[in-house]
Amino acid sequence: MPELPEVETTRRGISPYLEGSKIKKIIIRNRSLRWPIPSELEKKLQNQIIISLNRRGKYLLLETSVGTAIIHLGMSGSIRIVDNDLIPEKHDHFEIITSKNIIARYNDPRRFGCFLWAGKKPENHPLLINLGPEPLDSKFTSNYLYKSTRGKRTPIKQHIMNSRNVVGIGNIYANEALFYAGIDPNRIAGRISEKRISKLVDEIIAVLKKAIKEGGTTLRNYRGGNGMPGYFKQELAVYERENLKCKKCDSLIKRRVLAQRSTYFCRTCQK
DNA sequence: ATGCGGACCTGTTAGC
DNA sequence: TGCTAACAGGTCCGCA
Repeated sequence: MPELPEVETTRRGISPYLEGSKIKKIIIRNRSLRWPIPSELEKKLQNQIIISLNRRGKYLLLETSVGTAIIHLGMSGSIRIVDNDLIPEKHDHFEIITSKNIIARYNDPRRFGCFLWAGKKPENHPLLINLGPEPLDSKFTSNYLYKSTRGKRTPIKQHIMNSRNVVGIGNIYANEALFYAGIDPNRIAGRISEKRISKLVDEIIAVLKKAIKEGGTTLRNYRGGNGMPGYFKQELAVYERENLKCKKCDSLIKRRVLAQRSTYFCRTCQK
């Protein structure tokens, strides 16, 4: 479900309800996410004021004065603000209830997500410490990405999907950005010119910004924090468009598996 | 040091 | 209509 734009949409949707609020209670119905939810987590967070809800890559950071909890939506997770009388469903694994009885409910059918404690220095948590720059941060420049590719023999698509190089770019937007940059996803990262890498950086930033503006991409059942679907799907140029016409040149979009992920591209437009 | 395949799960859809 | 297989937005980990 979520890549950076979807996580950011979720964050923006729920943070007005959470920031500055006091956590009255946390209810955990199923601890077995990707890693078990720590047994003390709800106790640690109880009665704490939520200072902020931030994002690092695809991780949501729930900051309180005693420390920060990490939430990840995995492949199929979502968080929604729900009405008090809405009965929890099968995959509603935990929820945060504020002193004003606002309920932020976490749902994740595949349970690839997580809810963990990161203490007072979340940036040092093992899940966060090796993360590369944020793509929408000024540190993510063409010079940076160019240098990161030198000597690398991996395909460029894998390179930009590797969170050590840059965070938040998942399968949808990797495909999309490479299409707009005119780069074959399979091209060896270390053999792409600085000029083309620069174009890629511009397109990554553009596609992420646009997707955030549209409220994320809704495939299957994704919903943002306010329960609304995203509207970016209709903009997708290549993702899930196998055998459909390329939007630039009319040849047919190809699908190929690269590093176990579906990869969509136009043979004519991407070299 | 880097790169890969496997693993963790459930749900939906395409194909027979 | 029903069964089976393939596939799905992520990413850590162990092994080569």
